[in-house]
Amino acid sequence: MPVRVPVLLPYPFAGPFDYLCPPELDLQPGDIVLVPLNRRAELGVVWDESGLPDGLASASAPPVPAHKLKPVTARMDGPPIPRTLRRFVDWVAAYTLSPPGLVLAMAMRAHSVKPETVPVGWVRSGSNEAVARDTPARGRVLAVLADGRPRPTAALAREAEVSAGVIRSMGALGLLREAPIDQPAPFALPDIDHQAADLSPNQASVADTLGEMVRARRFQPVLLDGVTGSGKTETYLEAIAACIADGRQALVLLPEIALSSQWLQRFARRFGTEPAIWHSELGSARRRVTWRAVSNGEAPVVVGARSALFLPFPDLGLVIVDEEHETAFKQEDGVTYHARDMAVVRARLANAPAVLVSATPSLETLHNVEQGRYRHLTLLSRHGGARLPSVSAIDMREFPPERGRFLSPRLIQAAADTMRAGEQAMLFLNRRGYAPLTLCRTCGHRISCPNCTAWLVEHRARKQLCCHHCGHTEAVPVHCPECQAENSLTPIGPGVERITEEARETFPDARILVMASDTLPGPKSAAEAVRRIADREVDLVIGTQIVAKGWHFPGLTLVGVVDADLGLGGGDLRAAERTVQLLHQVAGRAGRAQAPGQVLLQTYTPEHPVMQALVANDFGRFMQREAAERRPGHWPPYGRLAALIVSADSATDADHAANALGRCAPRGDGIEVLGPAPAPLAILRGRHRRRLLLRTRRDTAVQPILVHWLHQWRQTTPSPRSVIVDVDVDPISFL
DNA sequence: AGCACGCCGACT
DNA sequence: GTCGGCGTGCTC
Repeated sequence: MPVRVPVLLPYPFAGPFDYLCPPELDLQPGDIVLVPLNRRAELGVVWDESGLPDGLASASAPPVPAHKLKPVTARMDGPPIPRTLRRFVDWVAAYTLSPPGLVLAMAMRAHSVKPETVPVGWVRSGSNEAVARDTPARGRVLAVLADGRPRPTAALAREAEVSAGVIRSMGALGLLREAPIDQPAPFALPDIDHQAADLSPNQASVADTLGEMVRARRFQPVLLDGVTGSGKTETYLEAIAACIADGRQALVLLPEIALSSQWLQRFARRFGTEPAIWHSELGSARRRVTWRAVSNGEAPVVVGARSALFLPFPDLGLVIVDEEHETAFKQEDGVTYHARDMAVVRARLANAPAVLVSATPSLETLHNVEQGRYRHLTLLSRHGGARLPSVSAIDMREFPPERGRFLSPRLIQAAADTMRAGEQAMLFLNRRGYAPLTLCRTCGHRISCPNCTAWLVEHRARKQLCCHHCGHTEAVPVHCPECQAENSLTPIGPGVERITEEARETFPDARILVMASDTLPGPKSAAEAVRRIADREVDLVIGTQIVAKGWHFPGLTLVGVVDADLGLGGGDLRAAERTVQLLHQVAGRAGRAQAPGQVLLQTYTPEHPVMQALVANDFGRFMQREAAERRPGHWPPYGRLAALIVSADSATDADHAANALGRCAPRGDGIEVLGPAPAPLAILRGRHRRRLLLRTRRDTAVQPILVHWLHQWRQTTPSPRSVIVDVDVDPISFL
């Protein structure tokens, strides 16, 4: 009876494929293997039973007939994929309704079929000393190698002052042999005593608690909150120190690792070395080295973007999610998962604490605290004597800007005063480009994207109109595309470019720096911009949401929010919550050192609870209000949501499929289906989109319902070719 | 995801 | 008469 071994391949198949295990291989679950697939060679991982509850486990297909089985080609060198990562892959696949192979692919991105090239060098083979010394050249080679350290051919030739040919011939004669060159460990062990933390009593007590949780080696989710500047990072660095001292690995997730130069500096200041870094823009060589180091346990601390969750930690002892409220943790393409929630699962599977960190925790996390599922640790005050900035609203109805302008006289005055006092000011507007809409004054035509239901955004510096959804660009037209009127197209509304133009005219002497994702394309340029601000080479910073990241700008004392109402429209479930979080984060950039900070919110609705919460700095009451609005309708976190997005080449195909899905929608106590309805982005990249939303009570799992629903739909509806149904469990975006 | 097989337009 | 377009189907 030949032995079958299940191998999970990094492709969107329903489950693992069976292969024959050659007896000499003795394969174990987790082994990385080379297997034949459709006359190609592919890497896969020997899999095992998922152990998931029936509701989540994928339906097992009938076994493939024995004559189709092919044998495993080889086992790759290196440590196996740890069991905790295998179970995590299964869990994420089941939760998100994704093929497990696609989830595995995220864990295998660093791998290629060709084996790792181990650098080799020459050493003395020990035999025939006498023969070897017969020429001076050979003698010099042996003398150089007397210390036993292997050297590559080129280096050895240079050191011994011989040609490479001499070395090759000595190799052929057996006077030298090749030996692997020991690579230094790519990541130094952080020195937990490098610079002892200077913590307040409150911080020290929280750090002690976190340290105890790490040493307990038990799963325990915990919310660590505290106002911006209260020293949350310094505090959790002590938990990392405890984890390193305990000999286990720590993982820190940041929402945008590419924008975290200052975080890395703080880490280096505390531990004397930089941690391993993981994000999607990492080069392939670096990526391979890091993956291998994590796998070998040689990377004690990894800081990364959400994909770092899928690294093969053999001994994960701590997971930290900084800025846990950030929506950047939700991956929207490919496997749709929320890294904050999956981080908690990862920690549970590793028997490790999970620390969620935020000044403005999400309602989901606050609810988990309230229910007793998460512990709660709070830092009470700003560290080092800095006071919280004072926040006030500018009622734009009362103090409107000049015609065609966007800055209120009050904000202009405050910025001028700030800069005159030698301090720095910041203007925040979460919108790239010059103007979000181009309108024809003659016929009222609005220039929109040919592929999407969206307006084109003018980028004046690039002389282009751009779609921020599909990347379509076109030159700014001279004539209206609709009525051909000349010089009739007008930009409507501001983006950061337009605010910059206005600021240059208003403050002609100010040194202005613009921070937006398109003006700071990479981590290096972002780090340089941050350095220039910190070094006071800039008077006025104008930026989109990247200025909201956890930067520390000691000279910044004024933050002006150009359009505080932006983001409140659109009927998004979390619009208000997100706006409070974002604006609170932006506000936190002001007054982080001794000088007090001031924050001005330009708004047409100063009475709105969002503005009231920011002005009163009463985040808790605002969240209670949010909770009260969501609870009765079983909206998250008091219920569960899953979105089905139906897309097709034509509107009729999309409608037919969506209507058919609507007809076989699940029914039952506490189950509700909303839609189908055209998605807000009804056309995206040329595809017509419809949405259905499944809402259940919190005690009802959505996955079995979704699996059954999609199964029913496929059974009853002959699916047109172009139709795709994407599932988004726990949706964040409602576009 | 790849990579084949499979039927309809412009070329040596 | 072929080369090749990408539609659909399979991979243990």
